[in-house]
Amino acid sequence: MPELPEVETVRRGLAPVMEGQVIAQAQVNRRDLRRPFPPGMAARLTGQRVLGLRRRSKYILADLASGETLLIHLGMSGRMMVSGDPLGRFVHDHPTPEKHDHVVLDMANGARITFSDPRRFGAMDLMPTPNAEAHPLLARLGPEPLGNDFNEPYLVARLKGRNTSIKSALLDQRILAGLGNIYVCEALYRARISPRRRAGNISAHRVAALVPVIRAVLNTAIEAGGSSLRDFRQADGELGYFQHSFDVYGREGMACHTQGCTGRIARIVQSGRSSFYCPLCQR
DNA sequence: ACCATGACCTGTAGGC
DNA sequence: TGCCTACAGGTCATGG
Repeated sequence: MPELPEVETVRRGLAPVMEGQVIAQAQVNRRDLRRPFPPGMAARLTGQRVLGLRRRSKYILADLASGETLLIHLGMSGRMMVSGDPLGRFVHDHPTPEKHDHVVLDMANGARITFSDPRRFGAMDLMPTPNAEAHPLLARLGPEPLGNDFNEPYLVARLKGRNTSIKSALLDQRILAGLGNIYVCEALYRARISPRRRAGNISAHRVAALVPVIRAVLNTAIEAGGSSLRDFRQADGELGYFQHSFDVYGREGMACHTQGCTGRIARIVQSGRSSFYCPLCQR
């Protein structure tokens, strides 16, 4: 499910009910997802004050007063749902627990955060806060697309000599951390670059032009509350609405949005994932 | 080092 | 209704 804009949307939804608040009770309903939960996770969360919620790539990091940081990844189908907020921002009563509700955090302020993930590709882990960036899941991530370390010279240098497609290269989290299938497709459309092009075979000025395009797509999607296709909900249960702004993703066979272009959006499979693009105006 | 592929899971939609 | 296949926002281990 969630790429950077969706994860950032969830983080922003959780912040008002979690930051500065105490986890009165943590309930962990199974010992693992794809990877095991850390030993004693419920006990290590219970009673802890949440100092702040950060995001790194598609990971949410909750810094705890104990000196540990809770790492959360939503995988493909993960959700963090808030219910029962006493301030009334979140209208829902606590929902009936469901089959795939794996972790429930009851905050001292009355809010409940339920982590559900049917496919179980998500993850949670705990590590000492000072070593958070060294966590195996974070250590090899590339720069944040919205940060200063991601810039034109960097991307040109990283793609130079690469024989793989630009689509695969932009999905590689070691090059750039946070894009997924939707936003790579959308960014390549806006940059008029075919997803089939070899990454190392695109002129430097076209690669450089991708940098502001990627930033713009992500920022616009964050402002829209992310994209809701099947599973994604904001933490308050609302839908994101960036899916209405897609130019190519999921639009196979439909007309290209570019003025004067008569093309229809095509779908091809690259490294096992669907790529959507206009064969006429993306080169 | 690089690159492609399968594996990990469940749910849903569509064809017959 | 039921069975089968394809497909889904992500990552990781494994091979060539």
